[in-house]
Amino acid sequence: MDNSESTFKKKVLVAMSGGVDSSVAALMLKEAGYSITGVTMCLGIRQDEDRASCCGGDAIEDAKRVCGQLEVPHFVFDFAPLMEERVIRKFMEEYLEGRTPNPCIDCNRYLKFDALLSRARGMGFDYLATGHYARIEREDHHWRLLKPKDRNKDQTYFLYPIKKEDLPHILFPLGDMKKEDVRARAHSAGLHVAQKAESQDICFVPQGNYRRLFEERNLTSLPGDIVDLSGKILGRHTGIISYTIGQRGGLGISAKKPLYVLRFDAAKNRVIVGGKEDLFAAGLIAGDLNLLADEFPDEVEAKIRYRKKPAHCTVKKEDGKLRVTFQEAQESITPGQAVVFYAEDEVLGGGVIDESF
RNA sequence: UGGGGCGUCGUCAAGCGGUAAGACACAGGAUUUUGGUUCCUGCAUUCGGAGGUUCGAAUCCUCCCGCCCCAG
Repeated sequence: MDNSESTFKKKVLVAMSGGVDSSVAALMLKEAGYSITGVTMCLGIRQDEDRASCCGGDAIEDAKRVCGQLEVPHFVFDFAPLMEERVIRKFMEEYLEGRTPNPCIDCNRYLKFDALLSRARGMGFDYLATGHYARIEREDHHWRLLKPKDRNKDQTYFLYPIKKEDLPHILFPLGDMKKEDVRARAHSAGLHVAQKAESQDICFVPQGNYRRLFEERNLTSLPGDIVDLSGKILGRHTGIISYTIGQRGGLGISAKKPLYVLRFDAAKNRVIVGGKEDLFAAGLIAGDLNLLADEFPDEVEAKIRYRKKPAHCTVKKEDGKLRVTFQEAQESITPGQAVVFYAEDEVLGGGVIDESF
């Protein structure tokens, strides 16, 4: 991190979830001499015990306590209506259309790096900081979003929706740290969140069962047939929302080889299944783009899901969309999920997968 | 009711006298700031039922029950 005096007294709003990462992010900035203020977004989510949450109720208490230890102010912003509108509702609409949403990306896109960021700017803060593992670097007048030092925790896949013009106003203090360093740092600073578990599962879904959300809102997904590629009926599904492409479990069909969800036939309310070999596709079309780089090299790398090695591909622009062709066929390309482009460490941008081909 | 065949885990299926493989499904766990994938573990004291032969049977014999096929 830049430790020069130019950072002195710069005002930073730190988005704090109550977890180790954002707590240490705040700690690092404080020690670097920034004037920091913590903020936790209240997302209107019920808190279940034993659930590590990125945004729930006692998350606020944990964040407040850390801010107390750091002797910095802490605010809570009510983002519940926005969360409901832009993340949760979209999440359900996507599933009902046979797509697989990525709510964590939408949370970054609409809440953290849009609403929260502009609010921070409006309040006179120079920067918004989060505990994400990613780096932002300046090169002349060009700002780049980069993979973090800890490749194992690389979260850039979730960050591609950040607008290019916002990069100069965002700080990722953990970009050069390893996860174990972060925990050690939290421990030595006496932060009570040092041993807190990694967040997992969708924060607004109780007990990992997102189907309950649909029930609570009286949204139904009708049962239908499960068929193979030839159209032969193999079984019944409980509603299209319970499946995603590449899914193996939950089909309840006994066959010679394991069966995977290949795609959906929305018109017939069918789930089409086949062998693992049928899961591979040569490319995809992506829309809803956010490009961070002005130019794409001829050949780039793309990630079609979190925690997967980027794959070599070529990208062509086609009326507002990108046509991505992979060097090697990719498994389980899933509409609704993000595709994020890289050139070495740099995030070039990304989009939402419309279809595979 | 003349002849033939078959009944082993939820499903498919090895075993053919020596003390129940495997696959799929399912369950639990690990991994993970989405979903899924993947990995690990578990999963028939029992072989349609009842007797009998044998040191010992799912495997041999008898009867019964239930399916399937070919003849009428």
